[in-house]
Amino acid sequence: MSAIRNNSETLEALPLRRSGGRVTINDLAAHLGMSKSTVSRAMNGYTDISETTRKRVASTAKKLGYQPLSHAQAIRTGRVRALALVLQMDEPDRHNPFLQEFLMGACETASGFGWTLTVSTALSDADMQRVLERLIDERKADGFILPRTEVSDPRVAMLRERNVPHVMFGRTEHGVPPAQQSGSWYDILGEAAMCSAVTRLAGLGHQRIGYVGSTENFNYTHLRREGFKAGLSAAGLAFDADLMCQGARTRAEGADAVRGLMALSTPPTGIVFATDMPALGAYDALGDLGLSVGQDVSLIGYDGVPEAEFARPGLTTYNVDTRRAGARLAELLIRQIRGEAPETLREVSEALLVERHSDGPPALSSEELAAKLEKM
Amino acid sequence: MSAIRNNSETLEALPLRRSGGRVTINDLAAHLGMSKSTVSRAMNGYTDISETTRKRVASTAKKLGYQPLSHAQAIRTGRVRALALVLQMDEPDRHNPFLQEFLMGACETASGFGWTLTVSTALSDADMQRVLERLIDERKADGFILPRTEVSDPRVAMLRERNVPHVMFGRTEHGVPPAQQSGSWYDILGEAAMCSAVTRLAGLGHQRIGYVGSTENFNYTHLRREGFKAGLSAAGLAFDADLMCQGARTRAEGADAVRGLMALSTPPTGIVFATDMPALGAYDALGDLGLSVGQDVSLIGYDGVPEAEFARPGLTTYNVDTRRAGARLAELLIRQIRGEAPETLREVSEALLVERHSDGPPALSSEELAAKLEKM
DNA sequence: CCTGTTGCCGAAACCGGTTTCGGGGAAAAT
DNA sequence: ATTTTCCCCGAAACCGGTTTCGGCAACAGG
Repeated sequence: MSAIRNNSETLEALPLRRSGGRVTINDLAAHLGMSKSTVSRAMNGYTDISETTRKRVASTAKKLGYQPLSHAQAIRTGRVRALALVLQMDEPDRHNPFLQEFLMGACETASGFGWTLTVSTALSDADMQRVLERLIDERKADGFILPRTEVSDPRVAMLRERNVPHVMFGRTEHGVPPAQQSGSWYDILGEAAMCSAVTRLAGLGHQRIGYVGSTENFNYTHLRREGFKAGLSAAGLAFDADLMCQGARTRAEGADAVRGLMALSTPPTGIVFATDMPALGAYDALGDLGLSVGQDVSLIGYDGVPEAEFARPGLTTYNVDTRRAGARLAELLIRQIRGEAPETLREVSEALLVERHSDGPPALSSEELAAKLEKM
Repeated sequence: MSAIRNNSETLEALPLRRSGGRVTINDLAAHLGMSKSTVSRAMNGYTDISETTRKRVASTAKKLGYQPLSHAQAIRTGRVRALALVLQMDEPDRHNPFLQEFLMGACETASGFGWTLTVSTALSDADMQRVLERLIDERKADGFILPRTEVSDPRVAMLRERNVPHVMFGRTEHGVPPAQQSGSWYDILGEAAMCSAVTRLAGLGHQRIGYVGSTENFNYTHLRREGFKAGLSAAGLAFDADLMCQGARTRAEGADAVRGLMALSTPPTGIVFATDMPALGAYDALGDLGLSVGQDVSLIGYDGVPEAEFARPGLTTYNVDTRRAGARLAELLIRQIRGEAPETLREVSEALLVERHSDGPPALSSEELAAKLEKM
């Protein structure tokens, strides 16, 4: 009996019916001298397989290089071992410098689990829904990674309703306590960064600190604004609605916002930005006004875009580890697909301060700054 | 007979055995009152199906929203209707601003054909081969899009040997006449842009024009350098090896190269760059030397990175339509997978000049420039 | 010694498609 | 009228897996 086993295992000349050079489960079963159902169950952890045969199957599978085809499995199981990422392309960020790192992180961990990543793109909200539906209907993926969450996110609503696994990069439903929410997410604590930025400026001696936020639809906009306010409280500074700008995503919008702030009778000597691009726009506006970044006006950004390093002076900002985000999201999603409860799959991380030279002690008080601006 | 047909077609209460809500080929066949083999052949253009039944099948399929599952087809046909893109992540461009647009183009046309795109990442050349092998072995894609081709590209060699369809973004095997090559590609005529850049500078009055090229491994490096030389000939300017720099990909490397050029006894008054990032580095170097971009020294880049627009003065450069590249490559690949010969699937396109203010008539002659540099 | 469990595995059905093969019926040829 | 041919289509095998079901041993209990 055991002789036969050994014989069949070492026999090289078995006529492996080859399917394009691949070893199939039939080949493996024939080679082992057992039925393919046993092989299948052995590989999938069924309890009615003895430990010894399980090991034999595993080792022989490895030796022959057998790996089941995910799409052959999918026809029965309905699962294709693939994650999907659908990118929405709107104008303000047609160029996303972080995409490559994000993909890297997601792909690496996905392929570590034996999964793959399929990406798709959408042009609008409506298109996004269509693309998601199509991917679901055609079973192209077992779950979705949703970047850039909105406060009230139609993608999340649809996927939740259809009961399709998904993870979000960023929280959602701002205002609802997390305990009452139902999704899983990975997010960076932008609010903590905003708070830290304010206390940093206050520590440098700034008394009037401005804020340039993003558009209201995104969830992070609200969190970061609150983080900014929390920073004011922590620093013992008064809140002034005049110092708050909203809805700036591009360089040009950032420049406009800063021009508005500088036109105040008591302009801010330091400005915190919810994102980097508007902060880079501030360089343009301040340059036009004859003000120096880091001296007359201090700037602190958030994101860590590559341009921040090369601006002059370099922009002090909070770097986001996008690669890690992709990696964590992929793992959370796979675990969710494997059955873990979404509510238990939530993770946050902190952005990392990168000190450069766009911030420093205020050279002038707010009143002196106003006077200087008056003269020009 | 026809009454039965009509009856069965309009009958709503047929117990469609549902597979997760999807309409399967069995449902469709039952609904039509014919066998599933007929339905299958009708949908796949077999000639032994009458035109009338083909139309009935097609229209009913559309009405019921039937679409075959690609992975169910794949188990028999071996094709999954998916394209693969494997990104190599090396340091110099961890941030690729064009990736999003490229993906957009590829995804859009792929999904227009009913295909999808799976992306993967590799950390090194060796890793790249492993990733490709895995995707091939596990039948995750029917063909590959290879970005950033090298002169002697190991990916191409492997895929060609294994007879796997692939298209290249960029040509390869520099020096071998296209007629003797065997792959398919889409490429931008960077050499034409380089040539145009030189004649443009010459037209503005520049006599000594420098060149900053990229690393030798890439195929485009050689083409663009030759394009530059062709431009010199066309403008009737002499070739001077001292004015040629190589191997610059980053901002810092570009700055170094320009510092070298400016240290020449007769420095160039205009410089052409194979890529934008080194050109942006030139701003730093020239700034440090007290020279003004666009006056003392003219610069022309290539790529159209977003930073080019925001540099001061704006960088004159050649924009590449990356989205179109992705779109064309996806189509070429699908056609190749469907059987068209690779040699017939080649396309080129031209980069588009974007005139900004980094170039102009030389304020000083080369000698005067050298004198000015001497004094500092 | 007989009966119930229990552990372990093979046979067969199944998933949703594709493809081969053979045959029925109508039109064309004899 | 019979035979041949051609046009269509259905039955069944097949692709590479998973899952259900039933049964054979070995072992425990009576």
